[in-house]
Amino acid sequence: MRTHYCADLMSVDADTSITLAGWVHRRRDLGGLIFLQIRDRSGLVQVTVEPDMGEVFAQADQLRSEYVVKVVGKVRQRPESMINKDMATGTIEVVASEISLLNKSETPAILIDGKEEVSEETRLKYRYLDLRRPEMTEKFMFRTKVTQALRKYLDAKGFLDMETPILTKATPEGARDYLVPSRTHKGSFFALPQSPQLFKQLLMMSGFDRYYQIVRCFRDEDLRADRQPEFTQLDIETSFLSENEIMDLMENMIRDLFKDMLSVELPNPFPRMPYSEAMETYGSDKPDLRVDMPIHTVDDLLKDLDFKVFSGPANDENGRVAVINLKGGAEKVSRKMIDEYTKFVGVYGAKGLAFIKVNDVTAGLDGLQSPIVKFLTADIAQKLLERVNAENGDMLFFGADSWKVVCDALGALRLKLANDFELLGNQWKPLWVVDFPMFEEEDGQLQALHHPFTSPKEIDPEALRAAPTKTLSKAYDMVLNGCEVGGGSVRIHNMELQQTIFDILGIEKQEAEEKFGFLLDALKFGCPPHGGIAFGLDRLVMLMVGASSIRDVIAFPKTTTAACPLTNAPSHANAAQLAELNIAVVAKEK
RNA sequence: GGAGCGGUAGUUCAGCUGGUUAGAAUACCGGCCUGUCACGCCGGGGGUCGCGGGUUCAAGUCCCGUCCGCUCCGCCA
Repeated sequence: MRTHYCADLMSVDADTSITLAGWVHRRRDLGGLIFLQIRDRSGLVQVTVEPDMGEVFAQADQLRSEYVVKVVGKVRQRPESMINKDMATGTIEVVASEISLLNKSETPAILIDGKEEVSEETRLKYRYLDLRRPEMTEKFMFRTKVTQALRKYLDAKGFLDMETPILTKATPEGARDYLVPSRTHKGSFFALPQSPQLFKQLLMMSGFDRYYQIVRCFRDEDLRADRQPEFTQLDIETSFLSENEIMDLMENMIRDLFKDMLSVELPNPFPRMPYSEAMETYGSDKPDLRVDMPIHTVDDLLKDLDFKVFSGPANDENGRVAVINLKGGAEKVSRKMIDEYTKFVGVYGAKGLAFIKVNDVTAGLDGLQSPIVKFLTADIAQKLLERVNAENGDMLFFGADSWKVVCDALGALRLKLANDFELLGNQWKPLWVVDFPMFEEEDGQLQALHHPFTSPKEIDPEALRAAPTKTLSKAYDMVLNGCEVGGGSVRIHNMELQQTIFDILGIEKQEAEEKFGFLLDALKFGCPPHGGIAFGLDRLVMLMVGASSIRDVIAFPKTTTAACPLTNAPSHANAAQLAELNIAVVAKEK
């Protein structure tokens, strides 16, 4: 039985007898002594095996890197002369009195002493070895503490931890579902939940007025550094609370978490920003407030220029001309970098990237350096410089296109500039984004921006129908350093209102009945007002440990093609399995 | 669906405008070393250059296709 971790030994008195179990990290035989570095999940410790152990080492010739051993021995201070002053470690060692070989080992396929960076491909294939690396082990010990802290907070507030089905029903809209064929109902499929959304709402109807669950969710969409097909949510729902009460409760939880885990004091309260301002000023619905580089709209200044690239979008109702100001950028940004940034914004649909180097703000047009200066007048230039607070040495970048392209391009560019010129620093900038539109138009059809169960601020059906696109919703997103860590809303608890929303979304009565008849039914039986939120636990932990990918905080993640290099999942089903499920595979992929 | 970068020894990489038998480091194996901690020294084994096709007297290198990994766009209520 385990009695000590390596790390524990630092605080153990000399001559204390201990038992250790772990891997032989390195072995060295010298002068009749055998030196083993033993590693467990907490760290490394050196074990010295003295010559008088004699026969124990009949088997020790088998001891090599990565063998699993158990050591009984005593802790002792290492001789002063033996301690390498350059290293923080190595002040104690264990003198073995007994050592047993618990298991032998192949040579590990990858180095796990952290000396060399191993490709992620190899790390994922041998994930069990990768996870032995202290760097990885620490992340998962941290993740455990995060979930403990969150549970502790919610438990103290009277939340119940309840489970919901994994084999459940496909809901339309939103992401693509992962489907599971039913054997007992041939031709029918379960869907894995994209979130427990409807179940947690039903729990509110059951009177469990405070629910939470740390729950796996599944979405069959393409992956990103911060997106996996299966991921973990901290899912929360409450009854009888207003948006403000929910947001207060939740930001308080996150504040406590950061204080306890990282000794970081987050602002109280978190700033709140309307969606419209987020888009206008940051070009994003998840603004990174660490970057103080707002997007300035300049439509009004450039309307009458004899330069169609600017005047076109400036006069177009759906167009936008805007500027960001990279402070002190005139000298730092080379011609080559401008080409790179032009290419960069091209990804977001921008057809070019106009710029102005501000050499001398007092010199009128002569103080500006840019291919587009010739289109400006001194008066317009003056107003422009004032609008963006330009000073000598600044660099202005322009976006002129449709409203969406300008937001996307400049929104992304300001983050890239901040990254390239290291303007981010070590800061934590949370906020709530609120006042989302209820609907967005896509190909002439209205879609729910959040989801169709989100309550609008306008709850009068007539007024809603009259101006759906003007309606705001009671939704809120928690954003931290430009990353959406949580999102939720107050839900609809009234059947008539829910029906109205389905109508506006063009969901037919019959379809609604089929897809979520159970919800509509439930709404008849005295549904309490309710609302909640879901946090992306992986993302939150990723941010807190400073990982650059969500994969680093998931023990067994998927690759970009949604495969697992370790198990080779997904794999083909055999003919018998398929026959039993009444499924035929049509296109046989290689 | 699209764009970019990558795939060479167990691992991390180098390999130029195509030209002898494809290299280094590390790991591994053998030997030496009486306190090692990235130990050191001597020796050794190890390659389908992702895969398929093409161009060429000649391809790791050029071209086409394809698969895999990563980043991004689309997608992600």
